[in-house]
Amino acid sequence: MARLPLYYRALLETAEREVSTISSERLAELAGVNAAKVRKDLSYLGSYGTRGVGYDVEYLLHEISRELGLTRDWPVVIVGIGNLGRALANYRGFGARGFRVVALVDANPELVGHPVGELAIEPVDELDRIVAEREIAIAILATPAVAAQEVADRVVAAGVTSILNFAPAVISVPEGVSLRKVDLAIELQILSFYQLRKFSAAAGESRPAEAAS
Amino acid sequence: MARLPLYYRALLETAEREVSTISSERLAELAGVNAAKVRKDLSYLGSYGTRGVGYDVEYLLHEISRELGLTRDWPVVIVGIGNLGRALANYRGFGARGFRVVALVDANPELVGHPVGELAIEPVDELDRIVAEREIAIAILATPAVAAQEVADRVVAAGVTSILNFAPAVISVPEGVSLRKVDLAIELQILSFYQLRKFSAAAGESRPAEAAS
DNA sequence: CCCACTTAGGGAAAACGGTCACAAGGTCGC
DNA sequence: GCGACCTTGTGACCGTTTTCCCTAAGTGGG
Repeated sequence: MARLPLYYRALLETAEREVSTISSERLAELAGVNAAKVRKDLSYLGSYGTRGVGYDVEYLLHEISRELGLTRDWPVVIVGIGNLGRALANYRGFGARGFRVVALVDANPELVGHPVGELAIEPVDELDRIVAEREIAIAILATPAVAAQEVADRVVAAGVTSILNFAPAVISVPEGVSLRKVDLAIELQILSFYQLRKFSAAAGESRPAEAAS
Repeated sequence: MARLPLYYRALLETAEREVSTISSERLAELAGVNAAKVRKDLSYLGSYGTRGVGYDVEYLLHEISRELGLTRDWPVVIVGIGNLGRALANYRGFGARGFRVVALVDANPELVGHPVGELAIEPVDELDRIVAEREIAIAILATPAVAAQEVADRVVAAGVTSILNFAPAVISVPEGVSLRKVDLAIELQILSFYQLRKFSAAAGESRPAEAAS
């Protein structure tokens, strides 16, 4: 379930405040969702809360981190070290949750060898070897759109079974490989869409584009 | 509809290949969705395809860009110029679609005045004035989690009605303000979740964590 | 001009996700 | 030990989204 990480973060914050028990209602508030949904999600985990009391924060944290695989160490490769790739490489949020960036790869020969944080950029030719040797199961793609499919094919062939795609392109992967995509431009376009509708609603117009101008 | 930007991009690529007409099936393939869904979405737009032929690429592009508000110029402010904020500021993908980054704001006094691309970083104290004067309706938040809610409150008070939140925190906004969030760590955790289930399925185990180790 | 073929449109059913409401279980004060 | 109170777990409902499938409309070849 895609909401588990949200609960996880909320629970982490709660644990820091040394609160030992939490109700589904409070947790729902922290995660920004409905209380019934929280209970449904957690019950699906088989996880046990105590009626009349709530959930034990520590225990629930442990259960969720186990379910999410956060107890394990996941080596990650980032392919495409442009603006975004570099930012991702430097992003501290990953390491804390068991995601360890162990390789940075780029197709540009001029970038190879260049250090980013504690790693040096490696050539894309060696992608197969890198993935295999370091037992990488998760790849982050931050390449240009045109290169995304080819890189995806290569990392999958080398053994990667989960891909997080930041390239603005639809890529296809074989059955059994997980794929998630984050597209910055699309997010903004969705906001723009609603923004426009706000204007048209306010102006009482039926033609949004007109209303917005 | 959140799929419109996907169609838009697919149509752009198609237009570049100088194809003048496209079937719902082909478009569905390019966008990675179901053909019936494409037709439903487009018919909801009131947009006209021609039976037996397909959709006129140019016309459809025009209709969608109008619907998405891409014909308009949207000034955008980025708040929080850390790794991610800087990458977003340099990201070329925005400008092309009518999103123009017109201000970079950070709370760190040492960063103020520092140039990033063609803009200089401005102090967070002036956020209200900046948003009002430049008629900014869309804000991108790339601050640390603890600052996110406060910044959100401020930009909303100043007149922003759409927020794209990259900070790993749940923030709440008043009715009428659109909010979308992108959380990198959460995306990875979701992948990790499925990754774990793959292992457990392969091993025929019922306890995923055990199977993965 | 007609017929075979292609493709959008849209009604109907199915699947999904979310919410509600309530019963069951547990705590705490007295 | 009992009753008032709280909170989980879950079955039923409801709205939305997705998918299926058939009809209508248009094209092109003979």
